[in-house]
Amino acid sequence: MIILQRPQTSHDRMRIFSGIQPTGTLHIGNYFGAIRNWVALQDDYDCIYSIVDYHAITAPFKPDKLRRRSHDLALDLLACGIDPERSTIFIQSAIPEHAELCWIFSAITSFGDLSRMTQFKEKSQETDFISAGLFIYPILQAADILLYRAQRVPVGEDQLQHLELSRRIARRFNSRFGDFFPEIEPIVGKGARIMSLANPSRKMSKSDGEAHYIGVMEDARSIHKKIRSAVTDIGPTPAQGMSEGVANLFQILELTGESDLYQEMQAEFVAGTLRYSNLKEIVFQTLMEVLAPIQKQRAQLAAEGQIEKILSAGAEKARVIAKENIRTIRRMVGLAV
RNA sequence: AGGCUCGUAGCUCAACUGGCAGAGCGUCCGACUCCAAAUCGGAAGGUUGGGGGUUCAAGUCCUCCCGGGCCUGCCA
Repeated sequence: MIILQRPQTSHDRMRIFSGIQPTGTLHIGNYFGAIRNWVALQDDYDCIYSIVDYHAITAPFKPDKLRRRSHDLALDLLACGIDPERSTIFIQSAIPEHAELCWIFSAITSFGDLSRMTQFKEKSQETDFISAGLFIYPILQAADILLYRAQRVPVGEDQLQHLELSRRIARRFNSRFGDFFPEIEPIVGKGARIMSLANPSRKMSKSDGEAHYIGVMEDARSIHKKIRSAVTDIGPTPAQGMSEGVANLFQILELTGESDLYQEMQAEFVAGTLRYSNLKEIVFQTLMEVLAPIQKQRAQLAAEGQIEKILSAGAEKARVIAKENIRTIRRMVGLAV
């Protein structure tokens, strides 16, 4: 029987795990697509959020940059509203149990399953050095989630296949060694996919280049310039619908929550009187209203210099759970205890 | 462990028997445009993976090192 009641204490709240790689800076696609959801989920779930540096090293990287980016990203996340009092936030490699559970899971995951992962097939074509870690990556993801026995995982569409593998791994473990892991369910975001400004047929991504994305912490002048040079079209053509680029600008406007402005602009588009230069200016203004407070908060957090402390406190909370679970897992599997 | 092969601009690649390091795409600036895109005009961009050597002259030849790919062998 399911009791339809908001869980009151952290004890009976469902647990969420989600991770983000410390590669480059946060862009507004990350923010509206994932991080803003993370922030909202804190109200109803026991959230564990991790900066997944073990994942980041599966692609070419530089050691000094990696550590700095992990810390920078932590500041970004806190600035966006992740609350270390309510949630657990830490750097993945502070808890080596992630790697250990990954290894254990690798023993019950088939080569064939991994070979079928479309993300591996795509990513392995982009780089000349294909690390074994890149191939094993989905197993580490399963370990991340299941190490904390999380029941819910906020993910994008593109991660559903990996999540399905996590479920298979959990089931296989449970049937071979005894019930331990819960069934994982995805929480799929509202599909707020922001497209590239310079090429609106592609998803916004850092790897396409500077002109393609807007950084959450980027300065206003630079953002203004990028929005102004966003691809549009020859002019409003209500009959034929909206071009991808213009739709993308509207998408951003909608995500900022300024629904009045959004309606107004939509009406102008339908009437065929919309000036894109005007739309761009409004998108810029409203977007900055969202970003400016985050940027301000970020500056303040950086000045306070407490990030190390916050991260180690987060790691401590995570460690308690991880250690306890890994002990049980070791016992179940027959490893040294 | 051995054999073969590759490494040139941010990316994809070119450069003859050794003879001034180049193109396309991307980037930046300008024109055009309500703003952009496309197009046109202009510009920047390099320790040719690294060290040593041969030569009047090395991206090119020799040598060692680093890295990638393919093949064979050995151990577990």
